[in-house]
Amino acid sequence: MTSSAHSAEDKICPHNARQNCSSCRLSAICLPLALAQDEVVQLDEIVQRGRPLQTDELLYREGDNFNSIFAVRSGSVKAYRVSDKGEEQVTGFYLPGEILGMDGIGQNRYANSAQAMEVSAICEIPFSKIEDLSGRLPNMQKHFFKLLSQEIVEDQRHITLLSKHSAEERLASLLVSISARNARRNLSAFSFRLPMSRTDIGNFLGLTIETVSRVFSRFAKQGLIEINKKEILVLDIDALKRVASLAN
Amino acid sequence: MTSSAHSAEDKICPHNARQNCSSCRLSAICLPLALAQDEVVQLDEIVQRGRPLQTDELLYREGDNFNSIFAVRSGSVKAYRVSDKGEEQVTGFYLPGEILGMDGIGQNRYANSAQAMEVSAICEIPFSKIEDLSGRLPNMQKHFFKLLSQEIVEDQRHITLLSKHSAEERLASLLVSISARNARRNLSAFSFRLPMSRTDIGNFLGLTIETVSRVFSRFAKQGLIEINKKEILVLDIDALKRVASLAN
DNA sequence: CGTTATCTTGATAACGTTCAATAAGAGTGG
DNA sequence: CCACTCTTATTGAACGTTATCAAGATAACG
Repeated sequence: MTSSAHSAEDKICPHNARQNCSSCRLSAICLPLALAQDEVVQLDEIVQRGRPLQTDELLYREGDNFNSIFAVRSGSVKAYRVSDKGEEQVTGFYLPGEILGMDGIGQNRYANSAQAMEVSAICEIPFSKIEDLSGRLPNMQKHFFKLLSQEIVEDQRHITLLSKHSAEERLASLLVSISARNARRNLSAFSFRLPMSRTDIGNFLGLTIETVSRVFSRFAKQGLIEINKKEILVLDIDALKRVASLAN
Repeated sequence: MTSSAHSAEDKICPHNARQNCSSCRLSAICLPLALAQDEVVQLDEIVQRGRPLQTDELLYREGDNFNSIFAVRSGSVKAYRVSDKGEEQVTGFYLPGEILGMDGIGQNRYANSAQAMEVSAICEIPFSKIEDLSGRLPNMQKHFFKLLSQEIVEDQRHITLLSKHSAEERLASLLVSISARNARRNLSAFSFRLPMSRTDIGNFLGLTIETVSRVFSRFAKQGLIEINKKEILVLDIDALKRVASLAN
């Protein structure tokens, strides 16, 4: 088995397009708790489920016309933007149940490119439909306001991380985050495979690949984790959290 | 006159509570272009205009119950959050016409504290009223989705700035940003007063106060700007933009 | 007019980058 | 199946940008 991170979802169907929100095991993460049963059905009708994305395939490009937001059903996606300086900046990693593309609403163009880091199944939700639904269902409107707001808070957390925290704190913070997000999907919080490369991690954390590698080695030497390429075994989550200073 | 940045607004009324959105000269920035006249009136009815905030007075605290978002009518406000590490991070500066507090929607608590950097007049807009209005007026809903999304894009821009750009690039970028935001308010793009302290600038840009000071001096020596404490005279905006690498 | 805040400038040091070499896989073709 | 290349990751040494420490200078304020 190459990927422990998928086992739970894969039991049922890896990247199957035949799915609906009501039966999706990720709905607890993806959907508003406040949505009534019949509201979920209405949402379900507008969700499009295409063929899986292959590794490195682009879901959308920075500058593309914005039409839809996307939910990751399986696999994982990174978002990145290119500054005028030509520097690429990874702005987020999206795991199953998480939603991306909302940065496109403001300018009617995506502000990021989104790329699959492995074979991934994606739900596409046309935004015009969301606007319609939100106009009719207050719970739906509330949910999307909240989603957008939470992304703001996430990004501000990340600003703090980049601005005020050391390389060790940043990396520990990422590991704790991924661990927690795995736990939320009922996967192991202590044994998982990082879907992203060292380059992507460094880019996301504002570090070079060399620093990422060194800090990983240091963590391993200190007995906090065991590393085997992308496979991570967390030996001391509390220590990791301490290093992260619960650095949010 | 202590502040050139205020002259245009102050002609009419500095921090007057007797105002409405239809006549407010900032509405072009603050309000959706798409709003019809009668829709503006409806918005106007829910906007609360309190007494002005004094310098350093808090508009809200991180963790406070979220009820309203706020628009700056005059003066300026900074937002900052405290990480678990105890580090304070300035997440944004808000100038007249700009809206803050939207980070509170997601968790029903503000994720930042907001503090006036000078005497400031603020419009308070109860969020529940916005939700009501948005349910009835599609333009209003669209506007707030856009506002939230734009804040996300702004924050991601800032992430890139912190992650990939040098001290000079960061500071040039801030100066260019403030210059542009002044121009949008029909104030001078080349002569203005920075409402924030060096400490706040450094904190916002992920730099120490000493580095901020040094870079300012370097810019002055290079003939890009003239500095007199907080008063800035931009001598070569194109050079500044070049230094910023249009670093967004 | 003295006291406190804030800002500027200099000297030193640290953290992370850069440059460089090596290692370990993954994929390909003979 | 092994040799080959190409990519990705690891490790070391030297350097550089920015932080830290420290001292003055300037402005703000009672």
